[in-house]
Amino acid sequence: MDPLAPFREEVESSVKAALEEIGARQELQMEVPDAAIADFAFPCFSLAKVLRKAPAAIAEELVAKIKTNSLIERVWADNGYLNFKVNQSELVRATLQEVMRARSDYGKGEDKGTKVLLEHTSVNPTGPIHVGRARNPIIGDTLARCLRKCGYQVATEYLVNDVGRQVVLLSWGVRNIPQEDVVPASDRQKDDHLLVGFYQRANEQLESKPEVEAQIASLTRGFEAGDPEVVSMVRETTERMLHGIRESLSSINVELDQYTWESQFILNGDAKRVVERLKTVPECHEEEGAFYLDLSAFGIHGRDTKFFFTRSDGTTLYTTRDMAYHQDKFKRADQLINVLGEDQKLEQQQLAAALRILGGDKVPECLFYAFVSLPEGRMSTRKGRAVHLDDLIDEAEDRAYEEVRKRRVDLSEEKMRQIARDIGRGALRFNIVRVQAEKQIVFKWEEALNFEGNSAPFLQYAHARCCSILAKAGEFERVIDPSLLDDPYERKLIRILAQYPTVVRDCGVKRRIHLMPAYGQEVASAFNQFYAYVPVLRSGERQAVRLTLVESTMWVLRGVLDNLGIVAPEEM
RNA sequence: GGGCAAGUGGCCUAGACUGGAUAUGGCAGCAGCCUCCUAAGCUGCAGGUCCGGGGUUCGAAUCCCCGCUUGCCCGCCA
Repeated sequence: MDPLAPFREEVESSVKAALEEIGARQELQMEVPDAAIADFAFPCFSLAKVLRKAPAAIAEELVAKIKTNSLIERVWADNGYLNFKVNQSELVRATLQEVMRARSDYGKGEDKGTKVLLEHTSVNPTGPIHVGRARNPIIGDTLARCLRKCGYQVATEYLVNDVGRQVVLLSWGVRNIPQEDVVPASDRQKDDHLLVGFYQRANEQLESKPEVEAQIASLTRGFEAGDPEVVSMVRETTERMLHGIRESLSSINVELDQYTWESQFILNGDAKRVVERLKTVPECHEEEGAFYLDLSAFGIHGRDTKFFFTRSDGTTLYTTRDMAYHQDKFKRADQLINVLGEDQKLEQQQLAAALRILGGDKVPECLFYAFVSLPEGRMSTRKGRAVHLDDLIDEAEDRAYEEVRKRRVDLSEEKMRQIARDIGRGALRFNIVRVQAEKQIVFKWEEALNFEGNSAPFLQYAHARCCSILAKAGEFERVIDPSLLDDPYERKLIRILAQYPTVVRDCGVKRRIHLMPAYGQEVASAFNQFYAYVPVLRSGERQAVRLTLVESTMWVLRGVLDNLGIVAPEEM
């Protein structure tokens, strides 16, 4: 339950009644202004035209007509706004009661009864995940967590691209290039780091040796024809690579529910069936044996209107398999969301048009992110120019470890390592997700590994402070007495805690996950101020209510961190 | 050449969907705060042509148009 709901409803119904009284028919558009101004506000500007009066005059007129119950403390007109201040005691009571009742479920939305299939990451298994692509699993996993918190049934899925020239090339390299000719990505004993060197060397040979080109072409044909030997060779290499990638994902707390292999859609005939159906539609045309759809009627213009779905030799293309995959996904869920790099925008537009042509009434919703680049340019696995996610994680943990060691000489080595892991990895995830996905990011170590201010450790630290106070207090009686929680720092903190369910809803419904870290920062900041000025332990008759507030804050911080896939350490 | 995004103090960033009350935070800088619950913290100071130019409006960071800059895409690759 949302503790703000009764207040919001009271404000809305009173405004509605007042509007009817002055004869204005108007869509209710409430705002939540800056805390210093009011709790809720109704702007009267759009009424000005209809009523032919100044907004300020309308606001004054409305104030006189407003009737509210005890949930509202004050109503006043200011600057063309009708402002509302809610009853602070009631807000304190409603908020703390709800947090203490729901605890880790505070903010959780009602079960929506909607199955969402969220595809994310799906990076090509040709090398270790680099930072350029690292936004994908982090955004995807965070969105999945937020949607679940909202009440959606979410399944996450990774499409493994085990079809096509690049995986064939990789597999060929692993079989044919001697180990000593290859430079691994690092000295890590991880399959993705060990194998990527073969891929890079194979790419070089492809350019320098014509006979390699012929071998690859032959293997590719063998794969498409279902030659068991080739298929199993590619499968084996891809599985090893994927194993390494999954280890990396796991280390940033990302676990996907399902891995679907692209080759499945060739082997089970789905891709072929898509081709056959597409060949019968009016948009279908042929050019030298290859078939394509003319998408000029679908808002796609210029040279991009030809959307090929077969080669002239009749074999399928990635996009054809992707269509089969999406049809399959729609059988399994009510709603599809894809988290994709911005290079996929046109492809997805074409895919959506093709799905419509095939008679589908639903298309996937896409969340695009811009790539993280290096100051010297775009990262590339093939060229070996990349910062690997694994290296970034290690560096984050090392730096966090230095910080822990400086501060906590009392802890065991093992404990320090554990805390450094939680902080380093958390800092990484937070820094990716705090920025809107569509903004381009130039990678800088100092920024990626910020432990202060607007960062995961800031939230984690506030959480640890809560835990520390609660641990020192021991058992206590949960007391909610608004008259004993009258300090401005307490009131400010509670007001922010009350907004958590609203934030959860906005994150999920609007798919704006960067609201979550921003909100967490607000909570932690308000708590730190409270911490600095309001003593909790040894505060006499106020100790119990303050401990209740501290515990409530802890639940909210823990919830926020959990939504972000970040561990909430009890000490640091 | 065409298309899709983004441009907010030295740096990073919120707000833009739904125009409205002093543009949100952080980093870096300067000045303070640990006999008291962890200073990964708190307080204060300083720092802004919201890329530029037009337009719509009583009112524009927000909407429209024209530019500029940056990223991405425009393959019978995946």
